[in-house]
Amino acid sequence: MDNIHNILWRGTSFIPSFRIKNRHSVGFFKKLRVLDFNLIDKYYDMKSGSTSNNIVLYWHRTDLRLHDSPALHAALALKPSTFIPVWTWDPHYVYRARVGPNRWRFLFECQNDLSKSYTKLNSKQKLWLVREDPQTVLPKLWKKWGITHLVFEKDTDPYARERDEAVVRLAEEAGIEVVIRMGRNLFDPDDLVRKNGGKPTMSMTQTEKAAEKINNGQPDRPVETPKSIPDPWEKDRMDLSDIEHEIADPTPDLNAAHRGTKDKQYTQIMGPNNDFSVPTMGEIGIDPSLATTPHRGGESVALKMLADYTADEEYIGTFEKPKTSPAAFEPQSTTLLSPHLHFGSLSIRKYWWDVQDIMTKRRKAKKTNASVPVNLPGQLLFRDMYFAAQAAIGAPFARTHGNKVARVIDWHLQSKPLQSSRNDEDAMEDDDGDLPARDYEIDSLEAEEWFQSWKIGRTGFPWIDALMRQLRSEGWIHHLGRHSVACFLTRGGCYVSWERGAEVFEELLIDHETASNAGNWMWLSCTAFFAQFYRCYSPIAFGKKWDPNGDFIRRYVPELANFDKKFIYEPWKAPIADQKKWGCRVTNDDNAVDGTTYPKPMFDFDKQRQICLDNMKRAYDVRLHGNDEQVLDGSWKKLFEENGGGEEPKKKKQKTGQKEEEEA
DNA sequence: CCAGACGTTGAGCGT
DNA sequence: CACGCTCAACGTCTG
Repeated sequence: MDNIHNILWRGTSFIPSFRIKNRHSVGFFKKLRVLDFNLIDKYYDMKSGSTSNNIVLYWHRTDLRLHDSPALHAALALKPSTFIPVWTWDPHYVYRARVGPNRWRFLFECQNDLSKSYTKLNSKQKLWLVREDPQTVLPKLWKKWGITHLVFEKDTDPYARERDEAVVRLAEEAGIEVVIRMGRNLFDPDDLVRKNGGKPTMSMTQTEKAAEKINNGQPDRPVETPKSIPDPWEKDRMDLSDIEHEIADPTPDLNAAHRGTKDKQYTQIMGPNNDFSVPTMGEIGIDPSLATTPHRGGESVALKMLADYTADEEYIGTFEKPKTSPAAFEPQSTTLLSPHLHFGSLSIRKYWWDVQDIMTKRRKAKKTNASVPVNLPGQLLFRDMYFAAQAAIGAPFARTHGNKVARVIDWHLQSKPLQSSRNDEDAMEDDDGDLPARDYEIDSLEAEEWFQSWKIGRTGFPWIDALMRQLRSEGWIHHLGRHSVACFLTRGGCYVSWERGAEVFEELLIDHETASNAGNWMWLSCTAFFAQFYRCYSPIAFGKKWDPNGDFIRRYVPELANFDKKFIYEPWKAPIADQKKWGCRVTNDDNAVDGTTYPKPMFDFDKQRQICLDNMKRAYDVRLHGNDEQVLDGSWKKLFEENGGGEEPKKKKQKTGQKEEEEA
């Protein structure tokens, strides 16, 4: 990882050397704390004067905003004579990431909002969206537009690292200066890893300690929002008609199932109107009416939401995640800002500091505040923990195979092993984490049926089905709801691989983030981070605790809307006469989904829970991890058979001894 | 080295 | 309604 990090920074050689050293060791900048990068940019700006001939290409990716963007700030500090903010419509995201209609629309809203904000500051400006693979199109743009500097926000996702490393190399070859700034997290994930002894951050204790070593646990203060934006080139030079356009290869298309009409997104490099516009749902071949989420994208939406929340200081100061209800809707009990953090339409540092300033004020006024990690800043730090864990592990973080922190459990519906040719170390390093679409082993038809029913919200457990239907229609469910359905699919119900669930979340969540998604699925399935598998969410009792009347179920499983609260979490227990009276029969005989029937529970939960518990106990006794040799060579299943037959499990101490021998 | 506390958010019972 | 105990028992951190 360090290697990649160095390559990323090597392209910044034009920057005075103090910029890439530890900021605390640097001359007169030593005493500066939170605003240092801001001031360094200003200092550099003064030295370079305002007569620069810098032609700057600003590459938007994880930062669909103008406020608090350290990278954008650095770009503008170059005093560009010409400034072009672009988005490259990357086929990797378009075809090789799972993205459902709701997230597509959220992205378009973020892009359009940003584009409008640019135009507001300079009528000649907008977000210039170019429809081609960044690795092929950027060199063409540098040439066509005479670019001298490429600036972008650092991205530590495995695919992004690989892509950015390639782009930086191309830039070096072309003599383009590259400036990279961290702005996606509270702390640079690579810094957190270094401060954690080079190891993945596996607990909040570790993460807090590592953060403490960076800046006493305080992220940088937000940088200022630009008040003006330089011009792009005149219209005729911006025009890319004379550029050879490579049309993206749409196979495999993981999102093909959503496309009802012809996919026209790559036909022209500047889009169908030759105006660099943001794609429409129609252009990507997806019916706009499939995007049913009420949650809206865009920086202006995000800033308004944050301002509204921070106006309620009592809410901010007393926020405790475990006390917020997963059954609340209209309004939900949490802030819904996570999708904005994902797309960068909200800066996480602005969020952190706006909240922290309120908490400091309350502390002085001797008002009670909740504390880390259940409070809001703690929640944001949680996100950094997952990013840093992913940064240390790379692509295998999103799966079990090759993932040293992932415990190996004999789930149903396991991913098929990666192609043997990709099992060597080089292939692992090239691996971008979510490619190719991995098929899975259907070892149990029953488990496959359970998985499919879970996916569409027809398990027969109303609490689970309500959550899964909310996820599908709105692209968001409360964190504890995610816990509930994830536990149910994996260790507390179906015993299906967490990777299957993570793929469904990847497609449906508008706030999907690989690090958080994989991290949370590993947490809930007791694969990593968390191990108390005997603490199990009940699909009946857990929802009831928050919502005894079942209003949440009535909203998202409307066929049960008239059921008495006595039966709404267990409708199969209602007498037939009542079922008829309430207009919905609980039966598997009739497949109609017209609202007059609701399925019976797909298994006896208590029985299934016990099976899961026994299996988890055995799997923990096997003590295998995703990077163990038996996992990489596929022989791991034998160990489960040996231990499954009532044989004495390996003793912990024995295993420790073995490890020491191996290392010696 | 070991014992005991702790860990973002369980369920079910009791006071 | 808030808290505390037990259920059976994980890995990690601390003193």
